[in-house]
Amino acid sequence: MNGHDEIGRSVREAIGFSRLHDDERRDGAMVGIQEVAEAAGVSTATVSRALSGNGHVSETTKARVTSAAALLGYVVSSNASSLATGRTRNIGVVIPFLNRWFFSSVLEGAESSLLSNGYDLTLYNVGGGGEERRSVFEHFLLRKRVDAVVAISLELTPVELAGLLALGKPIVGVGGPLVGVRTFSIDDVAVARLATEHLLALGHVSIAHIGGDQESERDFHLPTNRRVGYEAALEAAGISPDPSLFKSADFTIAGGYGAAKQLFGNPRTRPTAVFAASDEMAIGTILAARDLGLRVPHDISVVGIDDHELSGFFGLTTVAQFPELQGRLAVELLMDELHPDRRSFGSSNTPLPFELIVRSSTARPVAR
Amino acid sequence: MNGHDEIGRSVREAIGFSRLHDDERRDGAMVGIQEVAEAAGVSTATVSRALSGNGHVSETTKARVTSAAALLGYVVSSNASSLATGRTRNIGVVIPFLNRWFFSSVLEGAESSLLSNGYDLTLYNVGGGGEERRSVFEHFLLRKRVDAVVAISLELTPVELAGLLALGKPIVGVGGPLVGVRTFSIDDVAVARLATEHLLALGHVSIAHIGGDQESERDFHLPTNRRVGYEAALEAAGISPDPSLFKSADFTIAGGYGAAKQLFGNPRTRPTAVFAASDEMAIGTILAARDLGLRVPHDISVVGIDDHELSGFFGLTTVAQFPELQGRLAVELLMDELHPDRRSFGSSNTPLPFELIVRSSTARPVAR
DNA sequence: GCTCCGCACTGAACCGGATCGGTCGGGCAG
DNA sequence: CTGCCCGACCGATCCGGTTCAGTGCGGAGC
Repeated sequence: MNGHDEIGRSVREAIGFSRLHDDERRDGAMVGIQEVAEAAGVSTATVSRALSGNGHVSETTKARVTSAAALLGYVVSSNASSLATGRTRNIGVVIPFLNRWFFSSVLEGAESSLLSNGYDLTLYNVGGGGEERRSVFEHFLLRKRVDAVVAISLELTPVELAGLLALGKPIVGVGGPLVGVRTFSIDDVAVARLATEHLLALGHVSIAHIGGDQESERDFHLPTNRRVGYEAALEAAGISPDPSLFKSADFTIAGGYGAAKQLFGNPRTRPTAVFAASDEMAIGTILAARDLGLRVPHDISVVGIDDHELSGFFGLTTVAQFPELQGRLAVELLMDELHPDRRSFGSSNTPLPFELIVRSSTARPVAR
Repeated sequence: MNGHDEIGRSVREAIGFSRLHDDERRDGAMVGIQEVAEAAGVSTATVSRALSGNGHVSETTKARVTSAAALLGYVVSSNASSLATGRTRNIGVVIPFLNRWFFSSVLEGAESSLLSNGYDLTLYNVGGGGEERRSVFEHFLLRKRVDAVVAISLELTPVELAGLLALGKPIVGVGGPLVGVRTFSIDDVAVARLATEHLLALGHVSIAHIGGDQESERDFHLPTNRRVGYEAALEAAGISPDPSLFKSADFTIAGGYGAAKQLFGNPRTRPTAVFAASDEMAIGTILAARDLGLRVPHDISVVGIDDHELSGFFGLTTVAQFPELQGRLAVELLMDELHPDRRSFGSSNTPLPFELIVRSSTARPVAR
């Protein structure tokens, strides 16, 4: 009871004068541009220009309009506005997973950047099965509700891509190979080479690789690219890659753990270092090593890719990529495309950064 | 070049006849309800009713309209539709974190449920600072763009709540205590009691608790509630809670690790079991125990709450809550509220389920 | 003193559907 | 055969802004 009264009072204070008469829930009497125009003594056209900033309005009039709008608690109807202008100030983000570190981080970067640009973000998660996915591409994205689309680590079928392109709206991809679409992606080959070279420089010769499996290959080719970089580094060092030192897993800790146990099982062939294609698999590798009584980095050096939030905790040496930044850049690019006038900064062609972060999971191999 | 041609062909195939003339990018000639009406030889009113399913239209006419629409590639403008009806088929989700397991899982459940109901989901992440948060509440949510709002584990200030309520739109909360709003939340007290009772039943007497810190307390009171449940269980068993057996942490693995090390440091006072308020903290506890040479569950039993995706891997006994389900139920409730006619099923008042999942991190204590 | 110019503002035509009141025509009972 | 009723369909007005073609007015230039 008491709590309810408190809320009631706060409501009234927060809503202000205009709503005081709003007792009988007649919110049908929504305040529109008309009312504001009357209150300010101008036409609706002037109100529109005053509030949107397009066209010329004198300072004094603008002030009158602004205060009238504030007093009445006026908020433009984004629907009416979109209908009239053809722009929605809303962009669609299509993403295959929500609960994986990389994806949620990209999403976070994109969301925050959109927010500061005054845009809304409509989320389409196409992780679950083909039905959901079809539904998104055939119905949702076509509703003329978004000004642009960001596709995160998604390989689109020709039909899906065609539907998107037919919208005539900007599309930008992050981390996936989208033919015909501007895509942000780190140079997976270079990243993998860097990670491998770090191990080589420490003196390792027997370096295993835990990469992605078929499943993850389907949607983004990074597993292959990372393996290419790994092998390129080895070959550049005069080491020919040993196929038995490659294991595939599913990018999770558990997957990395399982793969690492296979690698470590035979003491005769056990590598002195492991390069895992993701930090989660690298952490699984560290845990597997511990469970087998191997010390990291004394017996086994481990390096990953990502700079996952857990990596610091596990002391994992890794090549950081910066997913929030990737999301942010994708949005910047879209903004440039949607507002050609205010080109923010020619960031569109800077390659995505990555950085080796050395922690305590890598060291020189001990002589056997 | 080759790739480009392939795409081009696919585009044409996917778009169908009507777009073949669309070479010169004149997508301004967007096909509207008018064109469909003419093509089908009926009025726009009939097209509207035929496609939306409201009102009576003969089967033959409906078929003609449908095929004409398909041929022309007609898609309703959701903006125009929203403007005319006042409904947007879009709901806003406000969430404090994207990259934490619980939150992304709730979001995933909500998204998938909304999708299958034909609704869009607009995402508002208010994790970053007060400025972002204010921006969301003062500008974005008020744009009349959403039919309803889902607030996930968010404690709203009176002003924020007032603003939301003033919209006159349904609001539902998940996992947070929102006065004046229908909220889904597991019974944290009961969950914590269950976890503690499991340890008691195994014979543990010295049971520590790692709970939330002030920081997390601010936004959702579960830390306190879980501690209450823990203490209630102890007292019911005739054990008076020992304040030195309580440590607070930040709900992460690293936080749990640090807190656990404190608990385990003194061998004289070391507990035989730990109840952590989240699985991540419980996993941190397991790792801390390992690092101190303690065996789980031989020396230390550990139980958490969540059934986090990593819990199976670590063999963690836990009380599962089902965040996707929570997201899904929140959406069902909203749907019931938005479409009073088709009450799906009276699920609105069923308490949220939770379930003890016993794995290998708990066992009887060894006699000292 | 008059024309010309440009600024500040207005009226009205859209944007693309939803829907209400109403017309039309055919089937059926009387 | 006539009148009535009901279902199928149509015209028109509306939703709430945006924007374009003006209108009026004061000041500068000649």
